[in-house]
Amino acid sequence: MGPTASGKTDLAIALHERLPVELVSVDSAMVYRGLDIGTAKPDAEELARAPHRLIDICDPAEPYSAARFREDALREMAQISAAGRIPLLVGGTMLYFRALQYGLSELPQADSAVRARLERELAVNGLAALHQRLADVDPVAAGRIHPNDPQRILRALEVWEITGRPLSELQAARGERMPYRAVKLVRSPASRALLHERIDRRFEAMLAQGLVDEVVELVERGDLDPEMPSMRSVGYRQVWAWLRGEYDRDEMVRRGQAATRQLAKRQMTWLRSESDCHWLDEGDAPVDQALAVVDASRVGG
RNA sequence: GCCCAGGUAGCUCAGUCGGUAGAGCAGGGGAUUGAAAAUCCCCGUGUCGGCAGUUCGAUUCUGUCCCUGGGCA
Repeated sequence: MGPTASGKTDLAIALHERLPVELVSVDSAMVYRGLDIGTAKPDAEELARAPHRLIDICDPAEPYSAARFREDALREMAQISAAGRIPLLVGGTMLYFRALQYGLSELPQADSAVRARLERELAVNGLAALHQRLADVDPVAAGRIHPNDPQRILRALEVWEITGRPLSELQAARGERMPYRAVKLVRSPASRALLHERIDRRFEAMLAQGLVDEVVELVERGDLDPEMPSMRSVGYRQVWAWLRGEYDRDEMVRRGQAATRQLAKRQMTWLRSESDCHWLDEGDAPVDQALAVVDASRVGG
């Protein structure tokens, strides 16, 4: 685990060469086909050397989800284990790590028709009215969800409309934990300043590698929308807005870099609250550090 | 060289009819259950360009100097 631009992919590939592991990506953006440069997806050569599962498994027009991830990851992990190998999960989507480890409550999946109706209601009546409606049917959830948080208010109402039961009640029954023991390694930067520097440089490098062409190609498909989860990804969103003329190129670069820094910050918040992690120092030998941790946590010799 | 307009938070700017100042962005902290690279919450002391003058009190008025942009020579 680790924030964006911390060197997770390189470390995972190196570990693949030293341990009997198979890689499973834990990344909500790398799942999308055609989002390559902007997601810092490993390239063809790296993938040939160290195959990553759960990359390129979803069309950008389709929403992926934490629940799908959990299901997909457990399936891949079972396959890997059955083959006598060890799953090595690598990525920075911390909600997915949580969902995988601790499970998800039994909730209905997103329903685009219900969502569209709620969106319309939001446009007509405003967010306060929706939050009030939630307070009427599910005061517990309404108390937990901030009145300014449209995504969660809509989701809670969606669950209510589909099941007729309050979200908070369904969530009270926690999901199942995963049937594996985890050795958690965190690859983190030595300092925030250093991470920021690396992020800024990497965004420029992505542009030099053709990020804009990649976005143009996606836009030219004609069936994608800026509101889709895939197109809201860091970088893609800013480049598309620039292509639409919302701001100039310098501004696009600044915003893309800032969005990446903010993503890294949120990832760090998750990581700090993750229990039982082995934090690898940003040293010259992350592989050796990782191997030492793995060695020390081996069960029964 | 002269004339204008500016110099206030890391950036872009607002403001104080004289009582030491606040927005957006950036940044920091946090939340996070089928959109999560998402969505949302909280956090604002900075020689108000320098020096001098007027004043009980100047970032605010006056003078002067410095810097930036534009115009005229």
